[in-house]
Amino acid sequence: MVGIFSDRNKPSIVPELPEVEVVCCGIRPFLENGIIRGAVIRTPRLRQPILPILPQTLAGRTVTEIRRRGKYLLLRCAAAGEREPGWLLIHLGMSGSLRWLPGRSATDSLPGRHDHVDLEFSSGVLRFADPRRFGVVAWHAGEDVDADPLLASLGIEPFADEFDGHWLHAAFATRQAAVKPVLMDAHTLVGVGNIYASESLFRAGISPLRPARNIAARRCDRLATSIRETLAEAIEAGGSSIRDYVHADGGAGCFQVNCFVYERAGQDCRICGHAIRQVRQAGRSTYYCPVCQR
DNA sequence: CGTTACCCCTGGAGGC
DNA sequence: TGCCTCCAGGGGTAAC
Repeated sequence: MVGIFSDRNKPSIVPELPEVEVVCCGIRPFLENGIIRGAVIRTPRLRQPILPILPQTLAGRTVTEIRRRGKYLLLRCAAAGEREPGWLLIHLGMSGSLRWLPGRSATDSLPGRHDHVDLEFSSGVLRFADPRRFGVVAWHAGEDVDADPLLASLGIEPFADEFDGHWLHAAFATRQAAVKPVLMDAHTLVGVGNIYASESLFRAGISPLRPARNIAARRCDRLATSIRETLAEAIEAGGSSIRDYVHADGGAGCFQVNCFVYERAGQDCRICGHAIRQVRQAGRSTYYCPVCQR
């Protein structure tokens, strides 16, 4: 079995952009140009209901493209018969995972309690599991998937050419809220969740409590760089863990094994030794070093 | 319009 | 041991 996340446990890290990117690359070799024979929906309601029409909608289509937008995985499903092309949208929520089960039928591997969706190909089955059911599996009819209501209002990709310190500085200009919840706002910038928001701010030396509009241009440059570096390192680490997993069949490790601040409340800052603080912002835990971050 | 509280859900941890 | 409570969080929505 080839797992994207270890099959017997949930990912220890909530899927953010790096995790989704790695899953995207991980499933591409198995799915690209594959023909969907059928689909099995066991849990009709995740974050939103999966339409019961989905199996019939998908059967017979060919997966021609697999890409990521924010934390959504997008599978382009070519037209079959009279029907127009469409896209399958998958969001892993905070506990979702995808596994590739080589073999001819989903019934070859009995589904567990949290295995909600199977996509059956001639060479194997793509299985979606999500214990906490914050995930999404949805269908977008037609070619223009970026116009889908789930995607239309998403913000800029952190690896887009236009994303840099200048872009951040301009986006922050109207935001008087603390920078950390602004960073996590997917309508502004996608892919940066609770873990990488705290880590990026630490690396940039910026306090998560500082109002976004009060961050000088030079520090926005540093923040944009930190965001990209943090995400890129996690993608690289994730890619490594997937390769190890495929070869060794061990558990896929967490991508951020050496967080500077996340979940390190009370522990010594790795740079200055001061105790890491934990506070609550917009209902989420924030971790930071009061000495290194200003 | 910007910002925040709340809700969805389950499993794991800690208290008693 | 077992039960209860709390906590984790992406993102949509309602409320302020």
